[in-house]
Parts: sequence; C-alpha cells; structure tokens
Amino acid sequence: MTTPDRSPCIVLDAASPAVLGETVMSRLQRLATQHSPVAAGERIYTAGDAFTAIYAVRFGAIKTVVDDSFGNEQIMAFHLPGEFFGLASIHAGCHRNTAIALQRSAVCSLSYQALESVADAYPALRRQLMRLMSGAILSEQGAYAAIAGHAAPARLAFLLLSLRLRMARDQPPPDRVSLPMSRADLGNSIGLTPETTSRVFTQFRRDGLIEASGRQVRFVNVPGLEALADAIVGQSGTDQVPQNVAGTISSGAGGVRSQSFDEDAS
Amino acid sequence: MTTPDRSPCIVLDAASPAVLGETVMSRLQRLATQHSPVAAGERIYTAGDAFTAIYAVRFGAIKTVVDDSFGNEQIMAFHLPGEFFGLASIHAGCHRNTAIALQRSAVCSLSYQALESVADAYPALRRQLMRLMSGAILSEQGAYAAIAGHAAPARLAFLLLSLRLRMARDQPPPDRVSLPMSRADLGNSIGLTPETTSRVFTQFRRDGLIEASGRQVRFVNVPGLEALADAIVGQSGTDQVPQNVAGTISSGAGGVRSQSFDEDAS
DNA sequence: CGTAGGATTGAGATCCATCAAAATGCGTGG
DNA sequence: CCACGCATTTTGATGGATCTCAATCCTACG
Repeated sequence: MTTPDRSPCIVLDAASPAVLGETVMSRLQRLATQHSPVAAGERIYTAGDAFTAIYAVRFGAIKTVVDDSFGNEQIMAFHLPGEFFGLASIHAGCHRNTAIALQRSAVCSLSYQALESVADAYPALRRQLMRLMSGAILSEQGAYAAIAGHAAPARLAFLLLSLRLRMARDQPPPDRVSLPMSRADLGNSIGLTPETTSRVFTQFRRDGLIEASGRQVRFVNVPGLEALADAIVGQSGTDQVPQNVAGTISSGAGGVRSQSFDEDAS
Repeated sequence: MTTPDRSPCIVLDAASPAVLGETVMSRLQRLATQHSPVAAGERIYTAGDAFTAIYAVRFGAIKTVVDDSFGNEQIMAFHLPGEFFGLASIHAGCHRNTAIALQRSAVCSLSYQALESVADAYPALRRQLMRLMSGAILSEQGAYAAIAGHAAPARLAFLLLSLRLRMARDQPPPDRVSLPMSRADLGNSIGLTPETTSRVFTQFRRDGLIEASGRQVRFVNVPGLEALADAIVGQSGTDQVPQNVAGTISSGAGGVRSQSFDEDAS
C-alpha cells in the first residue's frame, strides 16, 4: 500500500511556498507518503488502529464513521480532495473512527512524528497546523448546528450546498456536481433515513431547487436552497471570509481544507 | 475585567510540571490572565470579536452558542471547570461563537500570541496544545454522534452521564450532581425542546434511573442510563483509555479537559 | 438478458414539536 | 415572615414530521 512517492502530494502542492518557504515545503514533501488508490469500500484505517499519521485526500472521497453498540454506522464527515482527516485521533493515540473510501480514491499520509519534528524547526508550519486543527473544530461545529433542531430539508440543503462548494476547490461553484456517496450515506451523515432523504430529494425537485438523477445533481435554484439552509448557518446569511486576517475560507461543514496551508491575499 | 493574576490559574495548576517542566509552567502562568468573576448571563466573548486568546474555566460553567438567522440560539457545548473553550476561533481569526456564563463563573485567558511564542520555545507545550485541539475535535464528534439519528432518551442519558463524569474532575463519579444549566439549555444542546426534555426527565424518574428535583440530580441506576447511551457511544460500551499510549481520558462529549496537559502514566 | 443494489414511493405507526395551561420554585419587597 | 411576581418546570392535547415496514422501480453491471 505504501508506494514510493513519485508525484508530490496534491495537498502539499496546494500549500503555498510563499507562506512556509521552500525549505519547509521540500521537507514536508519528503515526509509525505503517497498511497496507491483503493477501491470503493476499502478502509484507510480502522478504529482502534494505532495513530501514526494524518491523512489527506488526493482524489476520490472518504467517509469517517463510528459504529455504535449495535453495529449501526454513523458517518461523522465526508472528506473530499484536498481535505485532511484523522486529526481527531491525535488525542487518544489510536484512531477513534474508521476511514472508508466512498469511491476509488487515493490518499497520502503525513507521519505525525515526522510532522512534529519539522514543526519543531519551523514555527510557520506549526501555526498552520494549529489553524488546520481549529478549522476541523469549526467544521464539526457547523455540522453539529446543522442537525441540532433543524428539519430534514434544512439539513439536506445545508449539506448539498456545502458539498457543492467543496467539490470545486478553487473554481467558481459549479452548477452540476457528481455526488460521491449514496442517498443512504448522505442521509446518515445528517441523521436521516434513506427513505426520508429520497423524499426530500424529490421535494427539492418538485420545488425546482435541483435536478437530480442518481448521483448527478444540478443546482437550479441556489438562493432557494440557501434560504432553507440559512436557518442553520446564521451569521447574516453570507458565509464570507471574516476580515483581512491571514485567513482562508472555511466551509461550514465537512472536511478540513488543505487550503488552510494557503495564503491567497498577501 | 482584567485583574492582575494573584493566584495561579486553576487550569495551569492542573497541568503537570512533570511533563512540561518548571520553566514552561512559570512562563505559562505569567501569560495567563485571571479574570474577575462574571454573573450568570454575562458574555465572555461575542461572535465577531477579534480572536486574541483561548479561555479556560476556573469555576462556574460556560456555554458556547451560535445564533441562526432568526435569532434562535443553538448551544454548541458546555464548558466546566478545568476545560478550555474558544479553540474553534483560531482558524478564522475572529470568534465564531459566543461564550456565556451559565452561573457566576470565572475564567482565565491565555493570550494566543504569547502562547505561540512560548510554544515556539518548548516543543512539549506545542504537543500538548495539539493534543488539546485534537481532544476538542473528538468531543465535537462525540456530541455529533449523540444527536445524529438517536432518540431523545438516548441523547439525554448520554449528556447526563457526560456531565456527571466531567463535574468530578478526578474524584470518582459522584451520585449527586448539581446541574449548572436549565432544562431548556440542557435540551437545546441536544436538539430537544424544553418540554420534551422535561418529559424525558420524568420518564427517567419513573423508570428509577434518576431522582431529580430542580437542578439537583441523583444517579440511581447508572448502568440503566449507560444502556440507553450505549447506542451512541458504541466502542464496545466501556469507554476505557485505549492502551498504554501517553494518553489521557477524553469524555465523550462536551468541553476540552485541561487534563490534556496531564500525563498520568509515564 | 438477468440479477443485485440502490432509489423511489406508499401506508401506517411513532416520536417529538407546538400550543396551552397549571404548578412549582425563587427572589424581591412589603 | 409572608405575599407577590416572574421564570422555570411540569403536564396535557394535538398535529406534523419522520421512522418503519413493504413494495416497486430504476440503474449498473455481470
């Protein structure tokens, strides 16, 4: 599974040398391990495994899940290309969730021990790591607010809009997206049954909000969806970048963007 | 509000000098600012404020909330003595939630800039900070799993058990606890209305799981509550420390323990 | 072409929010 | 010490939203 790293990890490509410097970048690239693609359904790591590295998605899509006593799976988050996962496991020293590929996917891993060494030497990297972790907390909070005390349409609208923004890494938000996950997974992640999820989909279709056939979704009326999701996101509706902070965009819910290593305006 | 720091912050007291060393400890204590107690309902910080420091609870109890478009408040988490809050705001550079005292409380703040400086000099502190952040992600995940697709009794049982463990910082779990928050807040944090929350309380009373009068709660049948909450926590029921990692315990949901600065077995 | 898994739709039951009202607790002031 | 007023808690009745069970349809894939 651990192949020699030919092409540099896309995640590290995304990181701006302007922020971290060429030296840090090259050191980071050396400690990144490319993994060969895995098929849909394959596990990247399993709950209970020793924690040794954090992961980033190169292509495909990953879900992180936990299982309850009865074996029911609860999806914690989806992780799209350029996003990190496995950060929650630093604390415990072993993985607290299981990472499963939703489709043919490839990830790269950053040895946490090595990452610590490099970070010891480069404060700038350390700060980016802190921001990355903080962004993960923020994402969780957004997802939490999304499902706590909100109706099914609001939850689904929120999730779809979030996925739409995250699927286009830098491009303007696309009209059409190809969802990497089933209706069941989509619903599970926001606390809905597959049936209810499907029903809300057809309702959205009837209301002219989207066109959907299978996993292909076309966003027809984005403002309409946003009106539904606004009950969740709050903060005056527009989820704009706060101010002129050395900042990046944080999607309301979902994965942790590697963009956190970026610096767009500086 | 910012008074000279007389007594060392309880949070830093909890940090083990054995891990960080006396030098780091004294530097940390110097950058910690004690704040005078605030009354119930007072805000520690408000969403939109510039982010300058992370906070820890000395005594009392804090809730962090976000407001949706309609002004409805959604409680993200409760923070009990010894726990940190405000970590989600590192990413954005400004606070993304509002921290409100549930009762007369005191907090201390750690200037983030100063914290970074000290962390630059002391790798051990940096690692503890990373574990602290990771623990926050873990807590959010636990809370998320708790409310996603679970019935009201399971959610409330989970929350009560979590609060019970966290109210006793090191002592064995107490039979009786005095909840710092109203039924409404209790319910809001797990996506329930005050009425439903009250009903589940009476149901728990009828079933002999707890005795409750006002905010005083006596845990009569802990295994019974755990059976309800087990549908959430999963992981083979017992939430034990993973292995012989340089690890600490992470309560399933809620705040971030300052215990993260501790090292019990090493 | 046939099968299997996913998606959709339907009917019924259940859970929870809502609206409404009564009861309890608590601080204040008489 | 008691009475009052307000907030919180509790309880009830009702309706709506979502889950469950079940069947059908669709699509992808062998």
